[in-house]
Amino acid sequence: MQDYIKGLNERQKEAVLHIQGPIMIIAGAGSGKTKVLTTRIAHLMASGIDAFNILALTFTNKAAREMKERIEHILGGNEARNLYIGTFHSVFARILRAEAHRIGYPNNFTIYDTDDAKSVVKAVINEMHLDDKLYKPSQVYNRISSAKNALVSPADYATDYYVQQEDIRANRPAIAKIYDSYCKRCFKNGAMDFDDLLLKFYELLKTNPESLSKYQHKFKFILIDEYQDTNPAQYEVIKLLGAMHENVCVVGDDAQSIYSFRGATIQNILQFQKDYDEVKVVKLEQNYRSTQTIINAANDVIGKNKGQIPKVLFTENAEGEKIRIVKTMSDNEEGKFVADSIQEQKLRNHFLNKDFAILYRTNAQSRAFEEALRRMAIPYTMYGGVSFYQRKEIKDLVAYLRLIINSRDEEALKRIINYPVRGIGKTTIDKIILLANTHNKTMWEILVEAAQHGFRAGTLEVINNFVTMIRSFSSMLEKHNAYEVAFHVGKNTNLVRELFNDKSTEGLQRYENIQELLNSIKEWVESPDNEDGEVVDKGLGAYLQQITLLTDADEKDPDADTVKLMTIHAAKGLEFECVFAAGLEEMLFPNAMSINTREELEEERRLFYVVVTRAKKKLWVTYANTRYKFGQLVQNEPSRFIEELPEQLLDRSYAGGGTKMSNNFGGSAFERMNSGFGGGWSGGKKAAEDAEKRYGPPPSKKSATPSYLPPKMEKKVTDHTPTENFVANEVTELAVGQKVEHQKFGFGEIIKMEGASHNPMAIIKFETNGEKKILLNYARLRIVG
DNA sequence: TGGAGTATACTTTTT
DNA sequence: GTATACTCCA
Repeated sequence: MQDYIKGLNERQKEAVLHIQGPIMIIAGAGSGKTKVLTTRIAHLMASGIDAFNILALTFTNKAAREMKERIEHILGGNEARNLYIGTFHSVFARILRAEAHRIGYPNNFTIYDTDDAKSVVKAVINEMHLDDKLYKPSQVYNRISSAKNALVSPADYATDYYVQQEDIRANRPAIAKIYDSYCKRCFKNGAMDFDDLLLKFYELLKTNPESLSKYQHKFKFILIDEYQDTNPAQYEVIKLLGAMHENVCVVGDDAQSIYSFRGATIQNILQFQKDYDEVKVVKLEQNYRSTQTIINAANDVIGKNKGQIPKVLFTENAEGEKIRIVKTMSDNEEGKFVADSIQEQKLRNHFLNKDFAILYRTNAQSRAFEEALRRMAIPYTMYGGVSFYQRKEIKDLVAYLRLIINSRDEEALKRIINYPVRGIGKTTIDKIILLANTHNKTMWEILVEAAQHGFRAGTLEVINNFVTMIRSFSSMLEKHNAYEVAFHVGKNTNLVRELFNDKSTEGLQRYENIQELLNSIKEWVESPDNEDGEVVDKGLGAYLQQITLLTDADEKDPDADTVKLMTIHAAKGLEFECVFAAGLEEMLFPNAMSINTREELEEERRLFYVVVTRAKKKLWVTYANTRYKFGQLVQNEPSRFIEELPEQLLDRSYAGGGTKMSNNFGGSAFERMNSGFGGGWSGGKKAAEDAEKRYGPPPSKKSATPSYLPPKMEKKVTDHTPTENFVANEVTELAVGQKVEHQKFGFGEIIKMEGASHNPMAIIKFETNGEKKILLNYARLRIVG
């Protein structure tokens, strides 16, 4: 028997060794799902199946990368590079680049990211003269996206009684029309949004028997990761692709289905067994990740859900520590408690920063943790921010590149037609759009034939110059690689110089980002990897396609020794020694938006199940008594999910039994926790000093980015510890010229007061943080002296 | 045309 | 509270 089989348990072996015919693997959390998938692929190859005939689809680039690496590790050599492993979106996009012409799209189609897509929706709404208060672009876009994911065409959408009733009730009956126009507009622009990558691929297979047959023959073995997260579009594609050989292997866990709001449906798991005559079903129920305590708690939690495939997770791991339930007085206290606990665990149990994760329901919760971690000089990485490629200056340069690849790309054109400023103002642009719409041409075509459209002489000249410039860039494409073109564009548009001349901190950062972009294009061009063994496309088009499909998580090093902060959604598939599940409060988690139906609540519960099962050794569940939500202080009840945990597995000694104990909580949570440890450790302040010795001083605006800060932290605030007994003065007492103290920004002087009386503001020049505009209704200021 | 001043939004969102 | 988007005026 091959070596790679030896490390598997019986169920896992079954899953790996079953080669022919459909198989569904129900893989509980931490049951070695990735191991099974990768070993299975290795086994297929060892059994003589050509790597070119294997397709493996994941949801994230990260998962795809990890899978590839692990297979390479098992097999050695470089056979694995011929495998088709990637995300649904990237694999389909790659195929569509070869086949798009068959469904009327240009092969060099642009991929619109969510921002581009919303911008198109907005343009459509404006052109239809609809009220954009009622038709909010992002809401309309979400609706369109849901329709696409459910394979509901504009025509279906318009005629579906139930859907129409919904829109009419929401007073937005025109969405069907917007949807239709949106699709037509994207088509005209030669662009596909993320959903289109799935949808158009489906269309291709559905309407082109040759294409279908080609890819059915190519992909003789298909494997799908995270099957519970697939939507109807993905489901249909898999069904079509797999119809010929029926060698489809899906791996999923219904208990971890947390993306129904993106169109995912557990139905796909249930349906799978009906789609084929004989489906082998394997359940992986042994957990190798967590302690018994954590597994028992997780089982109890998920047991409260009605709809699920029966299974019980078990583990042979040690019993482990009890789950700590921690109540804090406020969101900031919660942050402080977590940061203190991390510091303490590191010192007592020799954990590394990267052993910790702070997981929360919403991104807005990250602030308190960031502040607390920074104060303690604990390095961290926050996920869920904007991708590098979403930054304004990056998108600007990329827009030029997009336009020269695909002149129909209107979003790109609009973005840069007057940036850097060249005298094509709003009036002119509106006129171009109008002309384009009335003549049914693209904006670019109007520009090219501008002479016929009666522009003023001066305007005509700048338009012609613009057209000439873009054309000169396009002509470079044949003989130059992506880097050479991008460099040339940056230089000749004056875009780089513009940023270079901006000497503000932000301007400097932007300039550096552009340099980084150019470097990364260069790297990409020079990298030798030849995925799929096909001819490597180092052209600009391939590059653009690739970067649109990257997220901020792809830019971060998961192995960096930093504490990880992310939403629970983002944490699915990951594991950590120590996990802080934060903000376990009613209305936050479960979220207020998701408690109206049983289905919604069950999804929230699955989310809780996911966060619990991320922990290997230690789990904290924290909640705050009060929390700022949208600038308002609100009281919170502890989450119902806490009560659903079996009491005997909990340690509530950190929680305080209510207000009585919390009155004694004078110091930081850290001091409270450590009062019983018998000396040696005297409190949070000392911890901070200690950390300072180890990591250097806390970040300040003047210093260069300290190495422990994540690279993307642009906003640096010098931390200020408020004076003891800080008492804020009344807003009415404040006046220009006064010296004041702000709890976060420190000491400063009021230079100016402004704003309406109901919303007064003060411009304050701070000693360490520069000038800031402070909203007095929210900020608390103490008059000094 | 661009900057300041005002309005608005904020659940998750793998791509 | 904060980040971003829009509007309006100079």
